[in-house]
Amino acid sequence: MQKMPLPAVNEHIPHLAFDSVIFGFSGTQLKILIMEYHNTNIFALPGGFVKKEEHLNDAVRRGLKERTGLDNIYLEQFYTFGDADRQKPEAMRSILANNGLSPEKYSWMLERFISVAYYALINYQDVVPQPDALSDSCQWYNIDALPPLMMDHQLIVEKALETLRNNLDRKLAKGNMLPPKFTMKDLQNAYEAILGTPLLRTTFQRRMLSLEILERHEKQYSGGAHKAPFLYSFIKN
Amino acid sequence: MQKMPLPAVNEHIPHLAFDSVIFGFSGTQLKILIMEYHNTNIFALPGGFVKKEEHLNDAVRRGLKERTGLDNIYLEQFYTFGDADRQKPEAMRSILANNGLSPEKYSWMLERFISVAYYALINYQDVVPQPDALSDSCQWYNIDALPPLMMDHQLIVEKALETLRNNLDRKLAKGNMLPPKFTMKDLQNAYEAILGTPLLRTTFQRRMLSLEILERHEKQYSGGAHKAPFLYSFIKN
DNA sequence: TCAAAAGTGTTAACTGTACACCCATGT
DNA sequence: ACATGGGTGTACAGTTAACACTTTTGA
Repeated sequence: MQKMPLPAVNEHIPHLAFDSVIFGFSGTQLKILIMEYHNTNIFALPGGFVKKEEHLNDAVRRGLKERTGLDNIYLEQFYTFGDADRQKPEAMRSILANNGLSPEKYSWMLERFISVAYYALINYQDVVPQPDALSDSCQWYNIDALPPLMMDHQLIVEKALETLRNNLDRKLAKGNMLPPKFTMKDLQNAYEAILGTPLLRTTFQRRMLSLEILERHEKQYSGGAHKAPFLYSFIKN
Repeated sequence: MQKMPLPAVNEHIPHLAFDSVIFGFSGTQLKILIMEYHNTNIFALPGGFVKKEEHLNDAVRRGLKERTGLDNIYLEQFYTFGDADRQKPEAMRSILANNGLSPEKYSWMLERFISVAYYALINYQDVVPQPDALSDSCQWYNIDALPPLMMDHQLIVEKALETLRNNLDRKLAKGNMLPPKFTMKDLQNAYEAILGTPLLRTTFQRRMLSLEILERHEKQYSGGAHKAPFLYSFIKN
């Protein structure tokens, strides 16, 4: 697997970064992708920088592709974090040191950054996380069992989750968190994992159908000793 | 009235700006503050730049204070506009030329900017708009009769309005768009101006009271030949 | 025929809408 | 007393919640 080269100085807009909260769903658990830097025990959201003449949204799409191999993802910007003291220069210095990179040459990475945050909804099954040049792991973590994250990344995750919970109906339909066809039970599991509360099965079913965003397909015979559930897909428009 | 000096080079983070959509309410009309640059017929949202070590939110508060004289305003970030082609370098060049400023010295203002957009809700009555060094007017315009705006500022206004319309109940209560005490009619006028639709008086009243965000005060005797309305204020928490 | 899980019917509670009605006020 | 605008009562419709019931499936 090819590792991404570290970007050169001056290629990017200084002091501007993006971070992405990439949500996946394992069947019962809501998860996000977290990177660990080489030999540092420092965990962070996958992020990146914006090239001088690159559209911001394109930069994020590019970054996401580099880390997950996935293209054509539902991405939504939700907040820009701009506190002057969100940086932890010591942490970044140790990341550079542990990667044999001189702090002089990469001093721009130690400076203050304003970060535009995005969230993505992707299918957990499809992703083979690819660590980049700086990191030695890029892994799924349960949303309620995250490692300690660097800087204000914990806050970013919380705000992403809060945003996701609002108008979940529209958002889940646009993303790719579920496979193309899924049962009503799958959908309910996703809702429950995201909202963090149990829902009534019958009420849930009727509410989903009343939204008129689901298309009903053939039944799925699971081999289980019970009525086979219908498969559904989102009506894309 | 003191005009603001033009900021020096290198004081600010390059390629990063903010724009603010400042909403005011005149009694029946929703308005926003628009600046016109000297001798250019170019209209823009009031905006500014972020200093190297300044918190983003502070930068916006500072910019707003410079232009409206108002402090302690309800400000909310709603989107970051990052298309690479949102700039119109020709327009900025002509602004500089018409102000006797050399494009060489201020070339950083011609470059690509990513802009973090905020909206504010303020009391129209309280504001004496103060044009800054670059502009010769800073005026209220009805939301449905804006002059043609530079760059993507029209889009920014539309997105601000869309954001404001969502969860208006919470937002109006936090802002200062209405005076400290107001009648139910005032409140309804504000809602109608923002949402752009007429509302039923009786239904509106009951809905507002059920939100439990209003405190009822003494009645207001207007001199009109009719029952005096109660005054209300928002319960701040 | 039984247990498990899916799907549907039914009713009661709640919420929102529309409109009627009553109340206070200055002329 | 009456016209004007503010406040409340009420009835109806639409939506949601809770639970009972039926259906399908494999053992």
